[in-house]
Order: sequence, then structure tokens, then C-alpha cells
Amino acid sequence: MFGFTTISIDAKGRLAIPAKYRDQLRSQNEESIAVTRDPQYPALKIYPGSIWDSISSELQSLQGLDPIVRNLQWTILGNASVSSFDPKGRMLILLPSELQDYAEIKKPEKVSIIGMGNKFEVWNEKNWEMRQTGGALSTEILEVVLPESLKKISF
Amino acid sequence: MFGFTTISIDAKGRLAIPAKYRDQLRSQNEESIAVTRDPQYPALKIYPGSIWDSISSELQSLQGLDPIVRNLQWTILGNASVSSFDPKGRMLILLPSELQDYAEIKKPEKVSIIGMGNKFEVWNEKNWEMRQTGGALSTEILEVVLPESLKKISF
DNA sequence: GATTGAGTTGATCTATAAGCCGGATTCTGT
DNA sequence: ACAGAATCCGGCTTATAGATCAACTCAATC
Repeated sequence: MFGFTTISIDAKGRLAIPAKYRDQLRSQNEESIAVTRDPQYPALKIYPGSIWDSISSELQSLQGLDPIVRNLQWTILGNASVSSFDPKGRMLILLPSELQDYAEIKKPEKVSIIGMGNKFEVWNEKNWEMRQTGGALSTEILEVVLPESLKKISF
Repeated sequence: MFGFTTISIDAKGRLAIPAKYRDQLRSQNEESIAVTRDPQYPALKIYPGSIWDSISSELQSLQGLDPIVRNLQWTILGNASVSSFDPKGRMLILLPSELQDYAEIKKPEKVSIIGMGNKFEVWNEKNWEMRQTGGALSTEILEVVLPESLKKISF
């Protein structure tokens, strides 16, 4: 699950996982995915089911009053949306409008899906090109020194 | 896998791995290769399957909230493209246009393939000559102090 | 000079993404 | 409670990009 593809979101906010990624998910016995916010950039993250399970449970188990941790919990856990294969073997995601807004995605518009191995990122196409060419983004959300408790989780 | 060859990219962006490298890959039981960006220079890297597996999994396991790590993950994982032997025993790569742009490769044009032992590099022929004669390249992309976590990975 | 293997180019075919449409279900307002 | 409207969900069609297949040319070797 590497490399990137640009696909389009239809007028209803639906997004279809490209076949090459879908097949790999299926071959790894993943049956679902979770979409949520990227805590740092105006982008979305897609985690395969098993990865999501471990990340979300690790995040949930963190206690304490550290504002950064709580922020991450809100951002990541509070915005997640789970999808799975449809009867025809396809995988459609209906992107909640809050996530669309967050990632600055207007429909219908092109988005880039970036395969990072064990997860994907979804970017507004223009923002992704900006990133790739080193341009400045309008927003970079989280810029902090990470507490020890978060360092072992690879978001 | 050492030495140097120049081959050509056709109008469709196809690139054929030369036989001498192919045979070595096969004799080492490598069944696939991964092409991706070189993080420092306008060039591409080709890793044999097993090498790619270890590099990519190490990269994935790093904490992605670190901006430098994240950048490397984007550059290397997000631009990778995996190919394998075709039924005829040859190995063709369809170079994504973004990688062509990155390495400043226009088609049809000659590229240089440099064997570096456990990996290859692909350069625009002119840029490679520049490099060899000590001339300045138009771009050097990544110029940073590497965090400890990255030093053990040999890209 | 002939033959073989390799690099390169051209042509065809298949899978798939994208857009469109219609049915079903839910929500809302009267 | 009912009707209208909007939204959601699956099916279908078409254009396209990727993959496979095939052929040609050049170079090297015997």
C-alpha cells in the first residue's frame, strides 16, 4: 500500500478506495477501515481495521490531564468513521461533512490518496501538491513537544 | 549489482531493468522491486523487494508526529511504486509521472542506472554527469539534521 | 555473415474509476 | 399521521489508463 493516486469525490461526498489498495486490504484480511482527522495537517487518515483497533485502544487507555493527549483523543477518536466492503466487494466511504471541511475538500473535487504502508492519507489535491513542492499550507494544526506517553504510538 | 548503464525511457514512461541487473535479482530470489524518490537529490532509488520491506517497515514504525519523520515518510513511502517480473521474465517499470518530474526525466530520454550493491539509483543522464564532474545541481531537496531515529536506516 | 539475445516500440485488451440514474428509506413540516 | 422532500444506497454504462502481448531492430558473438 504505497504510492499515491488521485481520485474524485462525487457530488454526494462519496469516495471509492482504489482497487490496488482494496486488494491489498483484502489480502491482509482487513475487513474495515476507519477515517479520521490528521492531528497536524488539513488532511484525513485512513487506518485499516486492525491498525485502528490498536491505535484507538492505546489512545483511550492514556489517562491524565495532559492537554495534548486530550486534544489528540478528541481529534482522532471523536471524528472517526468506520466503513467496510459492500456486498459487491467494493469499498465506498461516505465522508462526513465535518471531515470534508477539515481537509478542505469541496465536492466534486479531486483528492489524493497517499499510501504509507500501514495507513493512508487523504488530501485535497491542491494542498498535496503544495506539500510536495514545499509550498506553505494555510494551516498546520499541531506543533508541539510530544509527551513520552505518545511516542510509542505511530499515528 | 554494481556498475553503470544508460537506458531509455519510452514515450509511455516505461523503463526496462537491464538484463545484467535482472539476473542478479533473480539469483538472490528477489521477486519485486520498489522505485521511489531519493530524499536528497533529483533522482530515484530502486530497492530489491527484501530491502524495501525492511526500510519501509522501519519508516512506518517511527512516530509520525515528528515533522522530519513525517516528511521522509511522505517522500519515500508516499511515492513508492512496486513492480515485479512479467510472465516473460522481464521487468518493466511504468514510472509514475510525478517520479519522472521529480528526477527531471523527460521522455523519451536517456537515463543512467547506477548499481550501488543493494540498491540502484536512476538519474537523468545530464544530472548524473554533472554530479560526476562536481557541477552543481539545480535542486537538492532535503537538507536537515537527522534525528537519532533515522540514523540507523540506510536509505 | 548468421544467429541469438536484449532493448525498444507499437498494438490490443481488460479492468476500473467516474458519472448517471432510479429506488428506497428517513426526515421534516404541516 | 400523512405527504413531500431530501438524502442515502445500489446498479448500470462508458471512457480511460494500465497491463499484456507481439514484433521489430540493433548489437554482440561465434
